[in-house]
This record gives sequence, C-alpha cells and structure tokens, in this order.
Amino acid sequence: MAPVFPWTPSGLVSPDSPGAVLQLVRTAHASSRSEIARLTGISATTAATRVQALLDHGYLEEAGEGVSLGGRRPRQVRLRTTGGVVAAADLGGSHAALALFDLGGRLLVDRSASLRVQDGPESVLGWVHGQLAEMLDGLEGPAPLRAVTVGVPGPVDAQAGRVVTPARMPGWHGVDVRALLGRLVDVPVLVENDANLMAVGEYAATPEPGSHLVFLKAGSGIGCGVVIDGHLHRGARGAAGDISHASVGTDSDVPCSCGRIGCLDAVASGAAVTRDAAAAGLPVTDTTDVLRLAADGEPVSAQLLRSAGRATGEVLASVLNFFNPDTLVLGGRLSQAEPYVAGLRAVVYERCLPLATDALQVTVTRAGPLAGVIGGAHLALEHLFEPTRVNATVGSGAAGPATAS
Amino acid sequence: MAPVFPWTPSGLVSPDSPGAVLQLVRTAHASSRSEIARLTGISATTAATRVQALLDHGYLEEAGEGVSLGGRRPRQVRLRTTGGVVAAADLGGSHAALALFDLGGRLLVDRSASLRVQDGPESVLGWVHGQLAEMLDGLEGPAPLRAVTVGVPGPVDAQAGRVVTPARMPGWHGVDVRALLGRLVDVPVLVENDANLMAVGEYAATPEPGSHLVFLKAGSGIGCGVVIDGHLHRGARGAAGDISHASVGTDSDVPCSCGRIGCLDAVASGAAVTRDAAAAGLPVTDTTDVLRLAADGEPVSAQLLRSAGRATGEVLASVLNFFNPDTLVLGGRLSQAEPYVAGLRAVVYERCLPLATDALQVTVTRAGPLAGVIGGAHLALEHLFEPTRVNATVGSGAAGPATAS
DNA sequence: TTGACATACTCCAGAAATTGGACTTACCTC
DNA sequence: GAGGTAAGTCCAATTTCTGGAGTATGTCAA
Repeated sequence: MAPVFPWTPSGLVSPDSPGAVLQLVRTAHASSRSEIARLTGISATTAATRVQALLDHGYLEEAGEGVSLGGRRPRQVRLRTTGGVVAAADLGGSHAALALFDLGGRLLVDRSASLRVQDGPESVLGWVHGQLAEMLDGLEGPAPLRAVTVGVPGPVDAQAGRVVTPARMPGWHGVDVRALLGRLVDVPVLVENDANLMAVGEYAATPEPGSHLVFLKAGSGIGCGVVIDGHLHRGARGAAGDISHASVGTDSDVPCSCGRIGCLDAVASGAAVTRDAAAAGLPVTDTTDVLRLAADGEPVSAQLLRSAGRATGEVLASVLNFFNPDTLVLGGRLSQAEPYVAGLRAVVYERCLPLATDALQVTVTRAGPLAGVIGGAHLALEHLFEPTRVNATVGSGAAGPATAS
Repeated sequence: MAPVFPWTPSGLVSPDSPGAVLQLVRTAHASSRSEIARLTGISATTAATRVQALLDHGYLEEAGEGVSLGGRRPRQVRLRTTGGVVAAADLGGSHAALALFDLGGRLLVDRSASLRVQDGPESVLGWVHGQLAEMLDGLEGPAPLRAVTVGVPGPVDAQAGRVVTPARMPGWHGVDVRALLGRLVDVPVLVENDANLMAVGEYAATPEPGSHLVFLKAGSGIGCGVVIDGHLHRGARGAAGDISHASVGTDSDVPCSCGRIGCLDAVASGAAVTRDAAAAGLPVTDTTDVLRLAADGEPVSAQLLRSAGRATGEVLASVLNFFNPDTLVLGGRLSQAEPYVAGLRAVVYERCLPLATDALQVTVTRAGPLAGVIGGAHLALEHLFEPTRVNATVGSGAAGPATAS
C-alpha cells in the first residue's frame, strides 16, 4: 500500500484566524464568547482573550446578557458602531443622494440634492465633500469618517478608482475620483458603478452567503448589477451588467446611440418610452410624466410601459438562463410602474427554463432610492473590516481601520 | 476627537495559516523555504518548520537546488505527486473519456470508450469503476486513488452529487452518482456538468486568479461553463451556463424540444446543422459528416456551419456584454469547423461593446477532448488540497487527504 | 425548596507555536 | 581570496493557545 497522509496541515480546514472573531460578531453569526469558541473551534480561553482585545481597542462593546440555554446566561458583545462613520454618495445624471452610516451599517442621515454634473469633477466632488462635512457636523455624537464610496452612472475601474467612458457624465472620462476626493477627505475612497452599488445594497438587505443576485436598474437608461456568492462581480473591465445593447425582436427602427437598431436601450429605456409616448401625442416631457399617466390609468402609456417590460424581460430571460441567480431585483424608476413589472415578469417566466426559475425570486426593490448609498456603505464597511486582499491598496492605503480625519 | 482604532486584529490581513504553505508550493508560487517566508510574512524558522512537517508527512518532496540570487542556492521543494492519484470520467451521450492524474495534475493515462447510457446508472457506474480499476492496475508505481470526478451531460446538483433532469441521459434523473460510485471506490466523488468541467479544464491550463472565463461547448447540443474569479459558477440550481433556449432572430420555424420556436439549440446546434444539411440533400447522418464535408470544401455545409456560428455569436454577445469575461474559449466538435468559428467571432466582435471586447480573448480550446477530464482532475485536487468550506461534506466526507482505498 | 446538571466564563500553569538573532553554508562579484 | 549576500539551521526567549480547575449563574425536576 502506497503511503497515505495521516496528518492534515493544521489551519487548512477551519478559518479561525484572530480577525475571524470580529467578522463573526459583525455578521451577527455570534454574539457571545462561548458561541465564538463553538463556531471557530478555538478554546473558550482564547475566544475570551480575543474578545477582550477587541473590546479594549474599541471594535466591540458589551451588550448585556442573552437568554440562557440551560445554564449561565451568555454575556453578549456587539460591534461598537460609534467608533466612526462611513459615507456614501450616489451621483446621477442630475441628482445625487448622500448618506452617512455608522459602523454597523445603520443609516444615520441622508439627503438628496440636485447636481450639476456639467460643472466638472473638481467642482462636483468639492460639493460632495462640502455636503458630507455638513452632515458630519450635524451628527449628535461626532465620529470620525472612516471611508467614502462614490457611485457614478457609468463604467468604473474600481481597482484604480477611476471613471471610464461614462455616457451620462460628459467630461468625466478617466477622472481619478479616488485621488480627487481622497485629497479632500483623507480616508479610503471607493468608486463604483451605480447599478453595482444598488445590487450590493439589495444584497445587504438579506445577505445570504453563496447566493447570487441580479439587480436591474431601469431608469432613463438600463443597467444591471451582479452579486455572485456575496461578492460584487465587476467583470474584466468593470463593465459587467451591461444589457442596454442587447438586441430585442422589435419592428422599431429607431437607431441606438451605438449605431445599431433594436438595442434594448433604444426600445425599452425610460427615455425610449418617453419618446414613444410623446410621439403618440401624450403630454409628456420625461419619464416621470409617463409613470404618472400610467398610474392614473391612461392606457397608451401603460401599454408602452408593458411593452418595455416585455422587451426587458426578453433580454433578462437569456441572462437568467445563463447566470441562474437566486434573486432578480427590479429597481430604477420604471420598476415603480405596475405594467412594466407585470410585462417583465410574464416574459421572464415564459422564456426561462424551469431550472432557472424554480429557485428564482423576482422582487421589486425594497431599499428603493437608498439602495445605492446602502450598497456604498456595505462596500465601505467591507473594505474597512475585511481587507482580505493584501494588494488592494485603496485611498489612503491603510488596511483596516486606521487613522482618519 | 472620537476614539480611533490604533490596533488591527492580527490575522485580519494576511492569510498565513499553516496550510497556506502547501498551497503556495502547489500553485507554483513558491518553491523554497525562504520564498515561502517572504511571501507569507512568517519567519524563516517557521517556514522551515512547516516545510519540514509537509516533507515528513509526504505532502512535499525535495527537488534539488535552484539558481542563486546572489548567495546560497535555495533548496527547492515541490508537491510530492506520487502520493496518490485522482481520476476523472467524462460521460457523454454515447461516449466516455476516462483518465488518471497524479497529485500535481499531470495526466498519467487516459482512455476513451463507447458508452451505453441506456444500460442505466448502476451498470454504467460499475463499468466506470471497472475501467478505473484496470487503469490503476496498469500504473507503474501503484498509488492509492484519492478522489474521483464524474462529468455528465446535463444539470447537476454538485452539492448533493446528483444528476438533475438530464436531457441526454434518460433514466438518470435524480440519480445519486456520488453514493452509487462512492460505494464502489470509497473515496470522495464529485459530480459535475460536462461543460462546467471543460471550462475548469481550460482555466486550469492558464490559471490566472481573478480572471473570468466562459467556455462554449458546441457539439450536438450547446452549453456553457463559467469560471468566475477562478471558481466554477454553478448558479442557484447548478443550471448556470445554459444558452440553448435563448431565442435568435431567424426565419426558421423548426420547433425546439422546449416547445418554442427560434431557440438557439433548434437553430445552431450540431443536431440542427445536420438536420438542415440532410434536408438540403447532403449525404450526412451526423455532425461528423457535416464537419468532414465542410473541411473538404463543400459550400452548403460550410454555409450552414457559418450560420450556426453567427447565431451562437449573437447569443454569446449578450452574454459577454453582461458578464464581461477575460476569455471566451470555444470547444465542442463544432469549434473544429473554421466557418463556425469565423461566423461566431465576426458576430461577437460586431455585437459586443468595446468595453466587453477590448480585454476579451476568443480562443479555440487547447485541451480539446481532454478538457473535461482535466477539469475533473482540477476539481478533485482542489477538493483534496483546499477544503476551505467547512460544511462541504463530499463523498466519504473527509476534509483534505485522508484514508483512501 | 433543593439538589442535579448545564452553560458561561475566568484563572492559571503547562504545552505548543513563533520569533529574532547568532551561526553555518554556499554562492556571487570583484 | 575577501567581502557581501542569500539560504538555511540552531536555540533560547517570547508569545499564543490549551485544557483543567474553579466560579458564577442559570434550568429542570422531584
């Protein structure tokens, strides 16, 4: 008999590194010393020691006693959420949402404001910084800013923190948002596509490890965000999630911005629906008008929205068959229109394979307009607390909580 | 100023667990003690101790001396590949490929044979076991079998090791391949879809961590395998990669097996091409005939293959835009036909967005007919050496190298 | 009420792992 | 050769982890 391995390299199986204790508490998987010992396999003594270290350094705080499981009640601990805040800014074509969150991911304040993208990156990011500073000043217990996430409506090189060819933000191509804003705030700055942020925001609402989520942002443009196994999928060039130029079977001959005919974006986007509604003689100038008419029971607008939903569903069906996610979340302004959602759902269930739909949940966004900033906060906190990738130097470069402004 | 964290939980940043040493050597990232110390950040003493333990237990072996970097030559170590073998079986509709690999992933023997699926799971898996036993007997230095991967042409519940609704293997629905084969071989058994295995096999040829790969298997049916960030993406129900029922713009009215019209499978699969070729009066009975005619310069068959490639490219373009991989690998028998590949490439580059194609490599499979078993070996070795998921009880359940037959 | 038993946690001494520095080996360059 | 450098070993000091004893505080059932 050839040699066998009677010995397994220790540490190969269970990830019980010291930092894992913080993760367990942060993700609500454990809340007492004994629970940590059980889950990680480390001894009770070690668990207590590590918890104490985290308490001493302000990562955790005592949280009273839990319920007895037949013996002494456990002394619970939780993340100390007052040790700082993270900020997220979700920039749109003409509008921005800004918010502050505590270290537990709880929303502290948010505001939204109209934005003048055309003023250029320096001006806009300066404005963002001013808004954030105001919000920070307004907090009750002042806490240091730890990280900022900026969402922009276009492709992003998240590694470098740069904007790439944004269709809806002329003048921003190649702009190093990380450097520009990092100079002002002096904390790590993450830059991300807005649909990606929304996807993460929805995932954060019910974070099931190992689950896959596709988020559809159907507004004046159409885009997707993809979360795979709990991690944002950006693709090779940060361009993942683009379905706007998939071709749909249509008799429309309106040319798309990409030069082709029959692209989803030219047929089923908010802009396209508005254009078609206006052409049909309805008194509309933007997507909101169409949504209002449809909500009031105006049939032509409802019909247009339903068609847009069906066209989008057609494209999504291919995506869902290919990608087989657990969840499809519909967001963006069009997802507020019932005919749109109904049309989309009908086609998805008609066109998808049984295996693709039997586990699939199709829901309308719960986080709503805050999905983007919630996702931004999630990424910022992940960056602060789980800097697993050693080479991921972001912003001020510090791995984990470090000096902040 | 609110409290800041001057202390970072140790172990939060660098993954330097004892088992990491084995991974570094296995993945060819390190080959000497000093290199391991440098890469992991552990002291030279510790690195030497761990290497010695791995040597003592047969995981590693000495491998002579390397080149000097200005001082003493490093004493190299490498994975001890003779400590066992892994097996992979790639079952097709009527054909099977079987192979044995050493623990370094090197192919030792392979054979292919015709298969009678209709004999049923017990019979077929018994036959597989017999073939593997024969091959094991034929090895020079007899080594114990450590794990087996079985690829089947249909959806799979990899977690449970079961086959799910396989279109091309009637009688196999719900069959617990892991249990059936595990009873015979008494080592961990992995079950996986064949296109998935091929994707992993191609990835294994040039394993770049963080890269995304889509593998197209275009044979008598059409399927994809997806590797995300080095990990196989199975989807929620193990059904990821299915593009056979995406609809393509065509004037064909041949109904698909799913009951609809215009599905890719009904238009561009090997079976569809053969059908159309026969209908055009060509003397063909299967895909091989068509490929041969086209290779001989027969224009109608070439034209049909080109159209099939174009239709497939149309569907893939959507997938590539959405998914933004680094690599698209074309495999399956149709990928051997130049007109098919040319048609596919043309449409992909025409229909994809610049961001989706500027980083994209479109290549024809290098691993060829062995891609499936190579992928199977890769998964088996990954299971043996990287059992990071604690709950992943597979086969005989042991995590890491353990008792074997 | 009371005893039996369980869980949660702490304390402490022994065991194990890790480290830094001294030391050896062995190569390169000049 | 001499000096410099990298690779690796040896060893004592240090740090970390563990298991068992002991304490605190519950549940449960008679």
